[in-house]
Amino acid sequence: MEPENWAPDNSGASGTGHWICVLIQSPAHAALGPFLTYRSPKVLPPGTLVRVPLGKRETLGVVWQSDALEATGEIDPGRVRDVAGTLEGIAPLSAHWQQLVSFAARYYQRSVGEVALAALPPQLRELSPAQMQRRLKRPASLVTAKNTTSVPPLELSAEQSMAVTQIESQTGPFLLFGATGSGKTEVYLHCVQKLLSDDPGAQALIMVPEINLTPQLESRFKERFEPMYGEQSVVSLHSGMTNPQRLKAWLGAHSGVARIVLGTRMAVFASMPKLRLLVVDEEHDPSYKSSEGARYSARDLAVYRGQMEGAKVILGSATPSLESWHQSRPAADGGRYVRLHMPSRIGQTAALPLVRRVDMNHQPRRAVFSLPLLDAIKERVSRGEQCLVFLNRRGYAPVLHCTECGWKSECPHCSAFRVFHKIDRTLRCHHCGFTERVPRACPGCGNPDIAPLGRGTEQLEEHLAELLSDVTRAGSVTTGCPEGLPLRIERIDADSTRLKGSLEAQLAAVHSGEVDVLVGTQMIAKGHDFRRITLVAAVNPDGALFSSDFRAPERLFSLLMQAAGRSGRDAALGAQSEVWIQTFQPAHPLYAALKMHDYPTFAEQQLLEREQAAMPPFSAQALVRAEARTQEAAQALLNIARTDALDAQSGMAQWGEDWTQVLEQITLYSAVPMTIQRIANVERAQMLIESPSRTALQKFLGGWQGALHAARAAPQCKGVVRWAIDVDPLAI
DNA sequence: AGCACGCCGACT
DNA sequence: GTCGGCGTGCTC
Repeated sequence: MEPENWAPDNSGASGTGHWICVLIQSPAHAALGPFLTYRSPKVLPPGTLVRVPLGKRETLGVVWQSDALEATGEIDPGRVRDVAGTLEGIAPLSAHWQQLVSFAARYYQRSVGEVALAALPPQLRELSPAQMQRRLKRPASLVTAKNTTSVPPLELSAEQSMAVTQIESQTGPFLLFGATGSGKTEVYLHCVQKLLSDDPGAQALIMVPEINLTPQLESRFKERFEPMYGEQSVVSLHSGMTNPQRLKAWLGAHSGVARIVLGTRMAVFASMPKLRLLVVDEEHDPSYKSSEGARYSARDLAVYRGQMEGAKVILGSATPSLESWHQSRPAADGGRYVRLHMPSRIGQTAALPLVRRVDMNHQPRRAVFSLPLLDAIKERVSRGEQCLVFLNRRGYAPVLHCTECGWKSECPHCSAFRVFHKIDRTLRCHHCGFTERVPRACPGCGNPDIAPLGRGTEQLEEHLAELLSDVTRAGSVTTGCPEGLPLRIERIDADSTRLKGSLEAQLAAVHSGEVDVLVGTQMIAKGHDFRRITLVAAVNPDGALFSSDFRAPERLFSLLMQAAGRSGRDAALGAQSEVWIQTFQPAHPLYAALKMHDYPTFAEQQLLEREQAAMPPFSAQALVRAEARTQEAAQALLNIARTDALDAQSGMAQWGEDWTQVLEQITLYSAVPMTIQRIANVERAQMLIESPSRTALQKFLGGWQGALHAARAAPQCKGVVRWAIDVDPLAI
């Protein structure tokens, strides 16, 4: 075909209309370019939402910058189809939003189309034009500031007002390092309030790690701001909402009617035309890292977005991630964040809980509860105080085994044991969901004596009920509870809260004082404000001390610190609250730092170790994970692509002249099976890539993607299901 | 990613 | 004789 026949016409001069670039939802390695070309009768600015024909269907697309058209313009004009129409009534997405999406796609090695379309509410894709019009015509009853007086802001403590002043006078980003109970939320509220009253139209984005935490945050923000800015001024954005709710909230943010957006990690992509403040609460929380699709870190993207849009960014935590801690070291040491410290708890209970370590080496062998802990729990509950017992493992026992032949409750589909759930007498695989009734006798040898090994929350609950059977409740004037009733022990974990609303019901029972002892997983360590709990116990936290995951200590410290934060929040109880750690390593520096509530010492010690071992944040990492029918195929994909990358000759030809320089800064480890090698009959392997330079790693991954894709065609890779790159992985 | 087409096993 | 398994291939 003659070149002139298919030269792109993006001048708009011809009668055939304008050629425009459109993003659609498609993975990076589909045989589609980064975008598709369509024709439109009129110029459509980038960011416009359009409906486009694609094969036999019609799909949602986003108009993108067309400056790359000529570069990829080798397309037959006969195949260019017309845009079906625009989504009338929805303003184009802003240039800032487009830049955020482009950056995220590039950094996390995904296609722009995939990131852009995933960042939009699903109903935008599903609704027909007519439905959409109906949806838009139902206009958010326009912002009518109600006349009710707003809840007056609380008086700030000296530390809080110091933080607020600094946030107002400096650019940031800020790391708000505040103890649990130091009143970080009140600082956020003040900053938002100041922003909204100073800057008409300004918007703020507040993120929390978990859906569970949005309701209490939402009520606090609504109570404070709805009276002044109207009913639509505060919206939430998280995956627990229905699609219509999500669309409504999204439109509110996009139109600027919503001044405050609260949400989980997905909210970092909310379209907010006048975003001026971003808050990432509990910034250390691993939930901010997405683990499927584009594996983005909402915290890192929030920092990027804030800097790009000229909005302030506040990262808040009592135990910041080591990455953020490192960034907030003095500027002389390369720190880029401003660290704001709020060490004190608000209110009369200024005292932090007393941390006690129980040396389990000196306790009866196999004891679940040490005697001193048991006595302490008895004493607390008999006084009418509440206790929280924490164990990060649900079910009754992590494995069943036969005492005769050694059979264990392995999952037939995964390389993992099925967990014994006594409550419904099942064996459940926590990875693939495979569930069976517990066999009457050993499936291996017929021996009827099969026994649980290890313990989970169900067993703890049962065991505790026995141990405390001789203790009765203290009477209570406030709850009207008569004296002498048996204790109530409640378990809260993913199993007990499966049904919608049950978490709320269980929490309510704790708050009303009906519950004396609460047993649970990390679910209860996060965020919830239990006012009457005065004792928190970690029954068996040692596991993380010797984990192969270099981030395990960091997570443990944070979890225990958060659990500690659950206790002693009610000043009226007056009693000294306590945190008990049962451990075989009482002298471990992690526990020593915890006892002193000394995160900085712990962090500095961890950072020193990380620096010596050249680990993050002193190096950049990426992980490629492959899934296949056989372990060999999964590893073959990774190893073939690796060999290809290391061949500098072919690399230079394929990926450019500076490939050798890039390679010099890259370490490619060999493919290894993942910790859980097989899940749901799919074999998994991974390969770690490391570099002292983030940029070099980016360049490498960008060039290498093609090789990974090509490797799939190799005969050894037959049976490969899929593969994915995880940039800045949290677990290796 | 969808959604087709396309060639081999158990059923109305 | 069909219904349907998911293995390649295409979508501007």
